[in-house]
Amino acid sequence: MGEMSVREQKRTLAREAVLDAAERLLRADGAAAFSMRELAAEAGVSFATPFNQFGSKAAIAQALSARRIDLMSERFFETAPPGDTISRVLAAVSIAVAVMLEEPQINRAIIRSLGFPGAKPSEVSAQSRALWAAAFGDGDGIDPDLAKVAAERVPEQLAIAFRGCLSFWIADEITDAQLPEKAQATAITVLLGFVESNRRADLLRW
Amino acid sequence: MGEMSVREQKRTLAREAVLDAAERLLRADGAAAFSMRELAAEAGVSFATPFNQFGSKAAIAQALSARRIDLMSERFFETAPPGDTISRVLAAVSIAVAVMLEEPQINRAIIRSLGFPGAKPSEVSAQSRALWAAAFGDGDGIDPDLAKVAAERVPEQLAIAFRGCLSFWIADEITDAQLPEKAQATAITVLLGFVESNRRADLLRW
DNA sequence: CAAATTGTTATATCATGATATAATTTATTG
DNA sequence: CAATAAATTATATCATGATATAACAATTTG
Repeated sequence: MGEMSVREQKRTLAREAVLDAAERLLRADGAAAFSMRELAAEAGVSFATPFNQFGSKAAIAQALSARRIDLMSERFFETAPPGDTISRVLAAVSIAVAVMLEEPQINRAIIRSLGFPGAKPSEVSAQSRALWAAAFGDGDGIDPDLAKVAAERVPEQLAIAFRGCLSFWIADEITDAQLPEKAQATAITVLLGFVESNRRADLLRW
Repeated sequence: MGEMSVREQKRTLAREAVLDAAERLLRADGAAAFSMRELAAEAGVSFATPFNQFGSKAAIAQALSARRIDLMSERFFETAPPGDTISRVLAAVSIAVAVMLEEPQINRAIIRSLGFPGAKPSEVSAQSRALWAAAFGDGDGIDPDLAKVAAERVPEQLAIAFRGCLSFWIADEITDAQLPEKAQATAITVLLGFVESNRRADLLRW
């Protein structure tokens, strides 16, 4: 990781500077949008440079999205939520939702860009699955008979369910106020099928 | 329904003609995209007309998306899948996936547009929930203790889960070949938490 | 240090989505 | 049928994303 030439270091810094400028612009006007001309000016580079660095506007938005998922993961591991799988997953949901709602308009714009072609699809997806796999952990609280199936399926199902919520959220079909409950409800629905039978009633009471 | 002035009828026909032209163009080139200038030419109207009729390119794409969900519902009610809630839901998943995969490139483009602002958010969402509610039906096969909760939650959870799958699909993180199994797996995950206990083993074997 | 590679700037160009305006055609209403 | 209302056309304009090219600056390599 430390093996970077001066050129690579500068390139990395320049890319970070562009992303920082993009976030500043997204924050600035209420529209949560920026033009590439504004971006170049804000970053103090030529109009062509962001294209050279990222290839497209969509790729820039995807890089911003990767930053957001990084933030979720960081917070999850910092918090190191106590308890079993259920509480860890619900904690991860809270963290993920909180990150999204800290700057709703900006994050809507960022998540929206995920559906777009132009960049490598794998990175963001893997990043996100890793978070849910960490929340699942060793699966304590899961029905022992289903331990294997659950470990295989639950992290991916959580990723899909959360993405579904975000998808409705960016379409304004779920409001900011509704997102916490909706996201929690989908996570609980996923867990409900795999949890120890004596925990099911608890889950439904949530 | 029959109370339409000539003007309204013509307007409706013109809108349909524009949407047909859009589908034709999406089918035509491999890119699954169209410019508003192409669209106007293909529909045989002026460049400004589609804007007057729909307001924006995104609104046109959303109208196309509404057509697709209509198609899913039509096929579901035509098929009138026999059996209990489980088999109806799995049938609805098959139908929905089949519709999407009949013209994957086009439908990816159409679904992509759903995340966008500019039109009424409610219509597509309600349309989609109605399909899943129909598939849930009276909830036969659902654990009687959970009947009420299930009727409240399952249709919405199915809608969210399916949307999550589509969201990964349009981002090329789920391939066409994987979509059927992934969509089925998410639906099964949702059902697993609410189904009669003697059906759970069956569900997991799927 | 000199040569080669690479990134950036400056600039010009293109296709496009969106909007505005006046003129024309079409439908409704009395 | 005439007058009014409304949608469509034709046209011009603007901001924007994207691309290409030549000139310039910096880093790397030998």
